[in-house]
Amino acid sequence: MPPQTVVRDRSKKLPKRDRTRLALIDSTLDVIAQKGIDLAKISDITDHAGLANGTFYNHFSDKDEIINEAAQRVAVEMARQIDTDMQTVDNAVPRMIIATTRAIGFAASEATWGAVLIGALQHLPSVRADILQFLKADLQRGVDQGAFDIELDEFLLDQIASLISASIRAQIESGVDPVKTARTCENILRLCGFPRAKAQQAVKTHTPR
Amino acid sequence: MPPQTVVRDRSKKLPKRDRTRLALIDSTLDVIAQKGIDLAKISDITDHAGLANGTFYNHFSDKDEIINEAAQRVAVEMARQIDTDMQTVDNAVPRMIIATTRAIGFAASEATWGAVLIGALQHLPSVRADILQFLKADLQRGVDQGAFDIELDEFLLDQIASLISASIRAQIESGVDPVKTARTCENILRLCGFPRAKAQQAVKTHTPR
DNA sequence: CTCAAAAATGAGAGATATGTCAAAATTGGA
DNA sequence: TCCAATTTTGACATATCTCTCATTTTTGAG
Repeated sequence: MPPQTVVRDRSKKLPKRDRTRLALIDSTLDVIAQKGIDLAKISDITDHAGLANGTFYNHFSDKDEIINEAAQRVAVEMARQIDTDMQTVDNAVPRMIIATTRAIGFAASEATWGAVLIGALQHLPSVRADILQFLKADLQRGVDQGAFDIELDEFLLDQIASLISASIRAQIESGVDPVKTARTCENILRLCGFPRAKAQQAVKTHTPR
Repeated sequence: MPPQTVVRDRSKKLPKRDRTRLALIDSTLDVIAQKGIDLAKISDITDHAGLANGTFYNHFSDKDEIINEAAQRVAVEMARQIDTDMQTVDNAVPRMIIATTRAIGFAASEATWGAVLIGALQHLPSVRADILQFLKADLQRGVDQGAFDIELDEFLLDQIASLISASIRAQIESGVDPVKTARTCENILRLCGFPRAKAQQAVKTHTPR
């Protein structure tokens, strides 16, 4: 099994239309990883996919449409993987640590995914909302369980999301580093009201693998 | 005195060359505030300044050059204003709170400046380094004074800077809000090892005005 | 295998941006 | 005021990208 299987799974023989559509989305992810969302051109996407320029318009009406779909797929796949890891975890503290560790690991391990997620968090409000909804749910769980003493609003979500984004960015640039991921988890717990030592202890205890 | 005087001060009669150069930089700040760094076109800058397209090239070789200069000027002016406020403050804790409050206030009060600073922190490494150097100095002071129990490295700077950026972004979007600024300061102090209550107390005590 | 339907192709029209330059306009020191 | 030097101007050559569409190629069900 190859390490990345977000959209690239072509095992079942799909109709031509779907195969081409997925090839374009794959290509979009690669191009965004190379040049960033803003500089990605439609011709880059078709060239990299080995398709003609006009083919793009048989499947998408413009760049926004394909980028939204590509980002959405990555976000959904990430959420699915993380959810699987946490099915049996009820406590909000390990949930936050596992989810954060997995999300950073997911995004930083493949530049393709990290660039898209970072870009989506910044530029695609609908995808951003989809991602933050999971974060919000676990924070709410923490409040309900009495573990987090916080004012759970959009601003806190923004602040926590910015820590995660910065961590992903740093690890895309300088290479994956579990220490940075652990520090990010600690920082998030501190924003949730944990004192220094307790945050450190929780991360040490609950970090997966 | 108008509220904004970063580059717009034309009180002294300068040589024509300098006046035009500054007009272009002013215009650049406005255009970036309106369209963002990526979408800002050279023709937008000259149009908004009421100058001909060709004039741009008498003063700058390309967009990168003028954007770097514009961002650098905003950053320097912000640093100057903040430094003035803190000349007599020796303790690192109030310095951090004052600097953060002033920086967010500066950036969020004028969309023109905030957009440029956010863009620079993301896209212009040299300007980013100039800005973070001040942050680093005050953190180091806190370490030396025994106030901050931290590992002062690039990653911590990244994390703190991301909190400030997110706060500016939120306040540009939803309007200036001193509560958000105070919460940002508290969050930064928490990353510096302060427990919840102590951070809250410090911000309440030291927030200027 | 056949063939009608579906999909891909790529040349080109249109839009937009960058950078150049000879000519026109302005500046400011004497 | 005068005028040489400086600066501005804006049309244009060049480049790049988006989106269209008549034509060619491929697909896959029967």
